[in-house]
Amino acid sequence: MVEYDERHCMIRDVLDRVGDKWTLHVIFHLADGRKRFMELQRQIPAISQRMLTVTLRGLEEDGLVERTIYPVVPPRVDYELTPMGQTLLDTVRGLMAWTIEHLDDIESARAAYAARENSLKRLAGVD
Amino acid sequence: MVEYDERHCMIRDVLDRVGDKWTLHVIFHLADGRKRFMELQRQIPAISQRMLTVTLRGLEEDGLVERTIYPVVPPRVDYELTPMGQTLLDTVRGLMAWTIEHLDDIESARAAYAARENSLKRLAGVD
DNA sequence: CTGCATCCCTGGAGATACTG
DNA sequence: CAGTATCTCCAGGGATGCAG
Repeated sequence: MVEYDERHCMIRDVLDRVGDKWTLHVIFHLADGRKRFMELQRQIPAISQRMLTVTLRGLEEDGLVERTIYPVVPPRVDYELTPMGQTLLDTVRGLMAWTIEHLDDIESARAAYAARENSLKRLAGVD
Repeated sequence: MVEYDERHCMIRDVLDRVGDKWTLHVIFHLADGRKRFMELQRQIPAISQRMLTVTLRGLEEDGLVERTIYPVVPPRVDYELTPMGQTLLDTVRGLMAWTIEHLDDIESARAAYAARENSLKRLAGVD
């Protein structure tokens, strides 16, 4: 059994990897198989070349993605999920399912919160 | 069924909530029941007063945490997970399980990566 | 005790230009 | 095509002080 606070450090470790801006995008786009750099960039239009590189390096470093370099010209590099990357994908799908299921609830909670805030502000303003 | 790119936006939405520095700490510490502000701050030593407030507000706004104010002096405020917050906790436990299960793999992958990097650097240096 | 406002600083990330 | 280097900008978050 692992200690309480230690567990939190660990989950932060993974969140630092998975919770950044682009990692999940890349992982989801690698879900349907090996792709090369340009393909990924085309399929994630908002990502910059730099951030795609950085993100892929991070995933490679953690053993979640494997990088294959073909010694050809022009250069060609393929990326694909490792088995461990696959298991992460499966796990994250749980989070995705939760998201889809509760998106409306969250939205209405936010609306309700904003409404409450506004009525409080109005009271203060009249005062 | 939801569209592909739309799904990614949604999961980013939740990750923006869940993936920040403190949210999961707070959620996990609220797992064992309703607590007041000071209790949480004591149990998460590294968090600042400001960030605890900010984090709790965010969770409240999304309907994941409920805030109860007692009109007493000195002030007393309790926080507890809503039912939706509970379901999120359950889901995140999956991610935590994955983390625990693969922590060693990740660590050795990082070590292997660093080793490869170093040998490359050495080659370049000798060159 | 709880919470807000202010200042400040660092790291994440975009834009751009250059290399093999 | 794939990757690196540099500059820059801004939001996240820490420290501190004040208020109800």
